[in-house]
Amino acid sequence: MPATIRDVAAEAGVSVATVSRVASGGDYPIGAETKAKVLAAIEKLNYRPNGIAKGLTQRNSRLVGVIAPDMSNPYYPEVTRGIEDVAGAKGYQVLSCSTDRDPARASATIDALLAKRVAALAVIGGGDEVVLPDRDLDALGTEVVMIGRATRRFSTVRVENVQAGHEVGRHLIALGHRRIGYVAGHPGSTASDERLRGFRRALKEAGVEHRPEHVERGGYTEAGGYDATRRLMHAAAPPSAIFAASDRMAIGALAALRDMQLRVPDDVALVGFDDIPMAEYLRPALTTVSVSAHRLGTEAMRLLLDGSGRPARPQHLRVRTRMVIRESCGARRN
Amino acid sequence: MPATIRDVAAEAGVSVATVSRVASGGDYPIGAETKAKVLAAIEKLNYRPNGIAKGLTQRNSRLVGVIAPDMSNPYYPEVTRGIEDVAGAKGYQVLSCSTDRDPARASATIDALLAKRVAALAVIGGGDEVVLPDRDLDALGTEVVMIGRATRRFSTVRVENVQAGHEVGRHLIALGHRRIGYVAGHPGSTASDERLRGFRRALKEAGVEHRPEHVERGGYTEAGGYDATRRLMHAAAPPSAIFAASDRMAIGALAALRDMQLRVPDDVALVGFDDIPMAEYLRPALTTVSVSAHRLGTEAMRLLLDGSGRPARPQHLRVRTRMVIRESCGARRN
DNA sequence: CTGAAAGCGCTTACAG
DNA sequence: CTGAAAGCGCTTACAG
Repeated sequence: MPATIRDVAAEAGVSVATVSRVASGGDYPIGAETKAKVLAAIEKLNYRPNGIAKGLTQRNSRLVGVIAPDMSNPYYPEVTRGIEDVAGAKGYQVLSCSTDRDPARASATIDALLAKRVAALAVIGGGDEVVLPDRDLDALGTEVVMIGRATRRFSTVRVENVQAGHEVGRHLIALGHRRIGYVAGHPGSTASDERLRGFRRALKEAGVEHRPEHVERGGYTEAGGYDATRRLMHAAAPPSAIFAASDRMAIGALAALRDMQLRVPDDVALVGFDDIPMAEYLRPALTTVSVSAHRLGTEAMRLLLDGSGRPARPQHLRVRTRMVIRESCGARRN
Repeated sequence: MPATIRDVAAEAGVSVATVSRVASGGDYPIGAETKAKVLAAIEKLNYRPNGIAKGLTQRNSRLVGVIAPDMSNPYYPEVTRGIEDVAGAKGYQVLSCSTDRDPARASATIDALLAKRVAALAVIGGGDEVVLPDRDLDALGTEVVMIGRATRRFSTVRVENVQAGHEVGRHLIALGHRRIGYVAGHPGSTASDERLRGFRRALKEAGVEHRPEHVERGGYTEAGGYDATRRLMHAAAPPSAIFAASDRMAIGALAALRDMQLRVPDDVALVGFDDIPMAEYLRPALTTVSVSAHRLGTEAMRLLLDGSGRPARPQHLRVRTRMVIRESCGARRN
């Protein structure tokens, strides 16, 4: 068992109050000699204050909870990494959990996190499996921020999806495309819906109608993107360009088009979303939309941990995206 | 502020001991009527026992710490996900941290984790930036497991890297290759070193010597794989096959070969490692070695949490790999 | 400058 | 079956 404050006090021949004061290192006045004795005892016993007990007395667990659909999908750990970076700098640590989009699991997780009295709680993802207890914020005992999901009740940090979708639409239209397929994400995904909305607005502005059969679900996986693309290309009037709501689905699309003997971008142009590290290393290199998942995390934590006390009202932030033109869209034909 | 046990006791008109007993739901005998009153009060006040306080009295934080180089590299979250799955099932939660391979950051993280009195600590990754305090295990106050790193002091869970490297070597040799380049990972990476060792053993057994200029560092990234491959192909006697220590580097290699007008597998055969989801969707589909990162995590946690008390001595587990033959190695030529 | 004491929110022998 | 009390390992007014 690790040494306790009492062990150190006994070793140094002082009271626990004194040990507490030197161990926590504030500017409380301590006699030089006393301090030396205590420090020596701390060193000797390798004393490390019990953070759990500290959290209890200070009524601050210094824990931030992160809840995401699935930490094995790279987007979520990257957001979490952003959270960790600012939380860590302020002496907080992150407790992260996956829900697998299962409401029962999500609710058990929320319970566990709330039981641990997390000082802040970040919910990542646009799904609706996570339901916070319907109590006023004060009774929850924690600050909440939603990343990528719309709500009035809590602060939110979101991607400029509509605008990004609009930009992709305009780009493809400018390249002469009129029939453009959309590979959507997970059912109920806010991000996918918003990207589609912006994309359609661009089409509408250009006076081109978007047919329902030009939208297929890909579920954010390579396999889903592959299948969706095949379905798209088997439509009565197959698209000349495809916009996939994620790079992973775009990779599936690339494979599907290759397998159908279709060249990218010559026969079909392709645009992804996320700008994952390997997007640049695909051949053709993938045109995509860059969004900093890490930044979503840092912004979210700043919202929660910056305030001295709870902010008067929920704040809502949007993080901008940047379209990255590479080869797969055909803009760089030469 | 959330309700405390005292609030519930007052509401129900019973002692806190009674509330504790019904709230924790054991089989301690409680009068039916009393129980009903307490349950009603819990419900009314939305009482949720404070897990921090509980941890303190029970001397078990029910927290497991996970420390990895960088949670934004997908391998680590996947291992962590495995840890989370078995930990969660036993009522534990995971506290995860990234070290960025920085010793100072690593040591601060260890301190913080130990201060939180994590019941178990998993260190992922073969780097050497993480140094546990040099005290006997008991003084550490936590169980430790290393994932992917060799040590006698703690339990370990590791991948059968040597054997996997050997298998890849044999496969490539059987396909007629004699000059095979190796794209190594991060400097000091045990995994990369072991894979190379097994690979070289296969070459040696076949009587072919492996030249030093046929090994290049790729640092586990696409960009590193790209550059390493270019260097490899500019050797005096360029290899006819390349074995990359990770799929991400293999993707970089694929791009480099394409950019050099070299066809895969016709001009150069390629094998990766990891079997990431998109390996199957590359064209040519990537031959690689499948290793379940998730499984590494579950095995590690089982080692820690299964035992009633500390195991007599550290245990050492190896997780098997499976070679997945696809197109990039040329075995499926037709 | 130092310490005794109360308290954070629980659990758990011990009595009754 | 129920409760008063001690204790988990700290912090922090309050006295001196």
